[in-house]
Amino acid sequence: MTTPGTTDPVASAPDGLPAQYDPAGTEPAIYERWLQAGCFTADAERSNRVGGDREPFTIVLPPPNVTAILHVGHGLNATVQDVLVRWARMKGQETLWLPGTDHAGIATQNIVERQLADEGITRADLGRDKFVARTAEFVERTGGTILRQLRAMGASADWSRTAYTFSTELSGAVREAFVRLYDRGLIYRGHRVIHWCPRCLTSLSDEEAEPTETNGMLYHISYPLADDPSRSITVATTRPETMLGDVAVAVNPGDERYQDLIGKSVVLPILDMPIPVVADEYADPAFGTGVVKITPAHDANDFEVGRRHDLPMPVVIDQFGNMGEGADAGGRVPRTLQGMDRFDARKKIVAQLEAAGRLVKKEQHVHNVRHCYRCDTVVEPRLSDQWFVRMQPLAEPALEAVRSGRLRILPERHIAVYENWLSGIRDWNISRQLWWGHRVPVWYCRECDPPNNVFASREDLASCPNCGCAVVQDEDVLDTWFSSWLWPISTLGWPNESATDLRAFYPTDVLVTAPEILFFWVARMVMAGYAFVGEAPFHTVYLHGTARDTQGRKMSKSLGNGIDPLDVISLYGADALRFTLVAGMGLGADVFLDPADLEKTFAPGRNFATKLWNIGRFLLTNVGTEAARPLESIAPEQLARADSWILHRLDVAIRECDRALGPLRPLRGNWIEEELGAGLRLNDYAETARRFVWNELADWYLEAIKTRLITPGEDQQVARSVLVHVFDRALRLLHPIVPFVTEALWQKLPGHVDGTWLAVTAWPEARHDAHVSAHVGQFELLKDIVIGLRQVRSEYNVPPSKSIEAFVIA
RNA sequence: GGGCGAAUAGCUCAGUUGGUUAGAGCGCCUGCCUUACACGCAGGAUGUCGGGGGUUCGAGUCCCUCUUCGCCCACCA
Repeated sequence: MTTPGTTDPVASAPDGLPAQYDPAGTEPAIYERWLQAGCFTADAERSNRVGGDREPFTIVLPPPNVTAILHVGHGLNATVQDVLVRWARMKGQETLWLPGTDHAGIATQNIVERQLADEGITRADLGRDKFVARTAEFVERTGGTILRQLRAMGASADWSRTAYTFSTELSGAVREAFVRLYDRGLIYRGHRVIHWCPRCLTSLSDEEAEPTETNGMLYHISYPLADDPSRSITVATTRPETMLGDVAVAVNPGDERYQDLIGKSVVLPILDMPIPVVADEYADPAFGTGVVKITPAHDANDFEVGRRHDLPMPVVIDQFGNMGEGADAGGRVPRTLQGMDRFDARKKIVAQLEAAGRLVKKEQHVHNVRHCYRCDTVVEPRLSDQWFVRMQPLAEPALEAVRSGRLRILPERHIAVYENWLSGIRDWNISRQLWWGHRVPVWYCRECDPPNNVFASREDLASCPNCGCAVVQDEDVLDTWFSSWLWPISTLGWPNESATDLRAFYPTDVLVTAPEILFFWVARMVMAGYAFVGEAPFHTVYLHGTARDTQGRKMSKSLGNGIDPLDVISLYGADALRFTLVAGMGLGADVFLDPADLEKTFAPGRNFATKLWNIGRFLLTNVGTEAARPLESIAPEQLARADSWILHRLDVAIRECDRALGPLRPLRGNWIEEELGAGLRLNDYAETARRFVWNELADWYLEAIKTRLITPGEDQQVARSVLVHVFDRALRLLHPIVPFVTEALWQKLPGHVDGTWLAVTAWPEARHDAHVSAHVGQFELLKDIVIGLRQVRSEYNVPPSKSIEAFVIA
């Protein structure tokens, strides 16, 4: 017998199992063996799409950001995928789970900048090249840790294909995508109001600027008429400081109250500057006074109004969020305000208005203020030059994919959200004023005249293709999601369209992720799939819930309420972690975990792994290590009632597990109505398998055959045969959820062949219907009688030690 | 302002097309260290399925309405 700590789970001819399962001493060794055996390495040649003999099944791992090590939320994500992948593998699919990491542009840059700040320096001190080198170093470390964590969780990913969004290969894909879209006229340089983070000093996409409901003030300010100071009109604003950039006030063209004012001028308070009254549909007569001030450089809507009326667009807030003379400001920012923080300036301007008698009133006002999704700073709408992707043409096929059933999203309620976003889609700002990321592959010639001085190029340009003069590359980098949206194609070899992996494994099958990146990532991947390869990247999107603490708060590093998967693994094992997560997770439902009580939280998984272990011990001590007779060699009439019953229950369990997991893919290309919501009920699958093993196999069958197992003779062999068969199938059924303990036990099953692995063994089939006989009903009856007896015993306080004489039914 | 979702045992949640005594885990109570397992075994308690109305032979399950939470989207300054 081996002792804990030195357990070799794969040792041949063991004479028993340690009394206590030791996951920490067992799991790493098993994982190592799987790797050595190449269990997780996909063979592209075997995909039937390139002439092989198997259906491919592919999942690409949503690449974790390299900013931090994983928390239990990632564990949830990885577990779901690993369950599906292991299941598919056992079902004989050529299975590829492609792992990797994301360079996470803005997020990573922020972290490294913070590190630098601790050292008292800034990125400017370091310079671009050194800063990028330093960040790459940081990423190297964190990325490695993340991949180790995934392995500890048992992730059966194909590490030989590990990808990274900022690798040379994937950077090539990014350039290719950019240039193709540019050539198709779908990428353009735009001068418009974008979301600007004054902390990160970069623009953000609409999705990266998160609206937060805020209690603010609505200030009503009166602007006197230029030609009749006795009259005035009142505008309402939540941001008085932007009035320095006002170039007009707008009224609705149909608003009778202001017909006579259209075309006249009003005087902008503080600056004492005349600005026109324009008529524009944007002004809503029903809101406030029906008059709206127009600040084109600091409000996206005002920008549109400004464009329609050909108004100037003075920028009065600088990149740091301070009041300042930007483009076209023309002396609009008074000296006393210059350089002042925008919120301080707001107070000061309000005070000035009050003093001048221009502040009519102020009232509480709840409105949405957008914050940077990486540093939470209030975002400043700001006029600037950025690169955009024209999204509408890309969105069409992505919408059609869902409508036609090519793509399904689970839970189905997210479909409406997806469609809604895509049908109202706005252009995507993809340039970031950062250093960490893919540099915009555009070069400018100083000599040539616009528009012939701009070149998007796959290769670095040294000189102007037109005149041969020196060129300079755009300083900006691309939004990190511009590399992520290519993930399913770039990791498989695109843009090399003849890449074996791409042909063998694309389109992939299921995408597993959290709903919060449905727009950031999922929808855009669908668009990229169609735009670059002409096919959706997957047929199923599975959106799982969020890991929360007992107060319902999302687990996060900043709140300090996270759970490190490695802590759970070292205490109770990866299986305990996985089982608990899977069992506790309804489709799309959040999972609640208590970081303060890991033992209680993960007890379901730990207890179940232990139960399995003990069944294994029972089996080994009672059956020994000699191979049992194959079940096929047992004649049906040799089976006892209990045998028939457990074989029947096994079939039921297999069928229920299959149904809970659902079809691997749509049976006929597209999903049909009846298939749309089918499958991926991992908790149902876990519960069914648990019930079978615990409440049927252990509680009844094992108890029923104890005597037969120790009574030499023909019937002993039958019981052994059935027991070994059923436990073998139970281990197969459970392997995707609890891979380690099932593999450890399977390796010791009587008759196990050295060098074979449960991880790549066939998924069980329900095929013992022949055994469904009168036996099954008889055993059920027996069960009921036993339960009844126990109830009576308990009711009348009959001690367990007292037996009932000569009560024989069987 | 639109859209969506959720309210079921003390807690976290299952309950697919409406059909026999509403389930699981954890917790709780009682009795058991019965040589696989006390991370266990046996037995047990607990739900007017958010409120109200309706459809139906029959509703946790369908319809209406109200209440309370949550999420997403939106240019109402």
